Amino acid sequence: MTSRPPSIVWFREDLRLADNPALAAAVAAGGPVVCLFILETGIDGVRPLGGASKWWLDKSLQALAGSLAKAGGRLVLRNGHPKAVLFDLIGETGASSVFWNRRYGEAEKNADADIKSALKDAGVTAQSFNGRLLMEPWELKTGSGGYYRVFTPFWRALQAAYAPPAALEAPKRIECAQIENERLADWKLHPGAPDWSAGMSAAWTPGEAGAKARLLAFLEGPVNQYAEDRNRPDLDTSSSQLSPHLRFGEIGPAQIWRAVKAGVAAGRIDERPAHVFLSEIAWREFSHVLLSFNPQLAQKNYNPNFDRMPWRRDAAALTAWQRGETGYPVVDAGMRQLWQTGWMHNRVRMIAASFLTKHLLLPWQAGEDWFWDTLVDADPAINAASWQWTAGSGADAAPYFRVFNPMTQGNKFDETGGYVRRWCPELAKMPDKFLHAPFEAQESVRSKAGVTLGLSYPEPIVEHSAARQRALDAYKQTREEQGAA
DNA sequence: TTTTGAGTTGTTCGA
DNA sequence: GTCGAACAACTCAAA
Repeated sequence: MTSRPPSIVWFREDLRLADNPALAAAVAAGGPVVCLFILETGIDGVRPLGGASKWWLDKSLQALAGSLAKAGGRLVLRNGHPKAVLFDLIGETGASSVFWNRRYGEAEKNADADIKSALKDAGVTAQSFNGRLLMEPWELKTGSGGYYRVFTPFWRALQAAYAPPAALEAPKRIECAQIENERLADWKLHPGAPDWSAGMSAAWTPGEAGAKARLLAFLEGPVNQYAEDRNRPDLDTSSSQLSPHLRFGEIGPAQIWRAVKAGVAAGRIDERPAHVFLSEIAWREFSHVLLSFNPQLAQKNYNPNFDRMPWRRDAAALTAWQRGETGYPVVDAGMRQLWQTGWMHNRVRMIAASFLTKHLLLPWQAGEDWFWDTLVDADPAINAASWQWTAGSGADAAPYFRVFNPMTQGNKFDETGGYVRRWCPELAKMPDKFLHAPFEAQESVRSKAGVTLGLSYPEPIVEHSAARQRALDAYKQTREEQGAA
């Protein structure tokens, strides 16, 4: 009997065993499997993970190591430049092949291409797969051969073209080689003193099992309310909350797609909410297309007209926004939810982002940066595309005059007030009528609710209609200068 | 090549 | 309170 050489599976943004094409290929190769995660250093242009993402990665790697151990395998941890790490490991183990699932950032793509060709030159098989998207960004093209720049046609084309491949089961047994390992704790991904992660631990279960449980719970019932409730931040089940799991690949979009379609086929899930929910998955895909063809999406205006936008610089206003002290309850509630749990309801993200870019007239990059650091689901494609969309500089741009009114939005989408009361408890006793605009209440109403503006809760840092007008003028002026230029 | 229809998420004002 | 109009013009996708 001949023993086959080991294969290396390089885990990156695909921290799961089920439906993982790279892992399946390595197992199918027949020899021992070296399951590797690299804490990467030394690649130019790779953006370091934010704090919240590091926290998540730490827990997700623990979970992955646990499931591998259950299958008789082992997660190998190494840090360094991935090319050096891979060649070291090939030397140690005699591996003859390396498998991974693709990623789509510019620096990462270039690094992977370089590594692939170096491996091939060295006589090592290197094969990459799609484990992260429904379709590769370059697969869906418009009639004239370009990539889609508008969501709706993209979504139509995706529905017409996409059929999920057969699901890949998680390997039951993974034969693995014994090799030296680094300790995850030494990577210090978990925050040190102060440890700010208690709210996150309470809110999340990182890892493949947590992802699966979240999906099943959502498809069990809440999904049928999705079309009506998805804009309700006061309801815990109004969204799937799968975003961080998707971000780290603890679940893949194809698994979600299959599960939703199966639910519809079995009559458990209604067509309409299923369609609306999957369209959100498609937005994720669309963001990846945009990033793939616009590597600078997180830095540069997609629409160059916005290079003329007269953004302000105002460190105090930025800090107030970050801390949830703008004096506009729905904005502050969102920013505090973000700080405490690493996540914010999508509707509130739009309101908070609109407030930063329009009311405060601060550059969208400042908000993108903050979200990158504080969101557990911070995704290079989605975060950048969404911020640009809100600012108006993105693909499929919003009309410049769309400025969210934080009071109207609060009354409309947090109609019970449950969201603001939860995250801004100092306002809990304000009557519904003034909950989203405490500054409009009479002094006596506030004092009865125990609210003193400027003391227990901030005065509004800008006056809504003046700030709105300032933003409209700035946007209009930007366009006119463009026309005249 | 030209034309046509359409485009996630809103607000305000005045009748 | 409700409703329609105005707030712009441009780019994209496809026929």
